Amino acid sequence: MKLDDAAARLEALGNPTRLKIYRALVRAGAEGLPVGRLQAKLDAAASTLSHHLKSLVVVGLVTQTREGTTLVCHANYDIMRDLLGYMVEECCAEGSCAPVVLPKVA
Amino acid sequence: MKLDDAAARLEALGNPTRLKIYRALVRAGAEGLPVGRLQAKLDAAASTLSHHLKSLVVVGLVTQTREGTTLVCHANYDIMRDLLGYMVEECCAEGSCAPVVLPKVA
DNA sequence: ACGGTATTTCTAGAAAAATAGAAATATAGA
DNA sequence: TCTATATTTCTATTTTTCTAGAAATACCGT
Repeated sequence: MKLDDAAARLEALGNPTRLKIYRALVRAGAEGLPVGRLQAKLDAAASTLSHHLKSLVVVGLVTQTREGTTLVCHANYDIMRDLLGYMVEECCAEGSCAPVVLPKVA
Repeated sequence: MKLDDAAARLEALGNPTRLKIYRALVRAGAEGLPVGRLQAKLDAAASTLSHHLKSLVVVGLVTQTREGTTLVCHANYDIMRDLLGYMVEECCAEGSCAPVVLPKVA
């Protein structure tokens, strides 16, 4: 991942509303969440939410699949993994950020 | 770490100039880098750089120590580790982002 | 084709960020 | 104290982001 891409993705996540969106999508798991559900959950205007979602989609962190009249959103783990990988590689001294190695929760 | 803090830190890193600053500080290691060196390296106006540095200092990602007339900047690994930890915990499905476990470079 | 639900795009205003020149501050040394 | 160097703060301008209402579009069922 190039620095500019990483910065764009970090910026996309660097807004409370968008970070909440992303977190909600991760928690929703593989089935994802319809835009409408997100809207209810976050209590934002539809147009505002759509705007934020677009930011996340543009940088690849979120994907959308249409199911009839509803748009279902999914967290894109591949991009997130690459982003975290970038941060660990480029922005950590060896060992200093290693504790990230703790995702062995399950 | 609270969501708002994580978002603020991600936003701080979510700008190409600031991400370059942070990366340069990581690469500089324990001795850090004076503001002037950063300025030369990034080729930005002094006031602009100072402004960006402040953003990073405010969210705790960078610390500064004065050495005579020069201000030396350091990456704060603790905050970065916590931030990465937050992202792995809150924004990853178990396993999906695990490959972050690769920092065993050295 | 029509009606309804879901979502986006358009539009616009307010707030915040980025940029950088000029002036101010801090520190060290003569 | 005066000078020089390093850096920040002040100020202003331009650009971008955030917000959300209103209108438009997409899709489905009848």
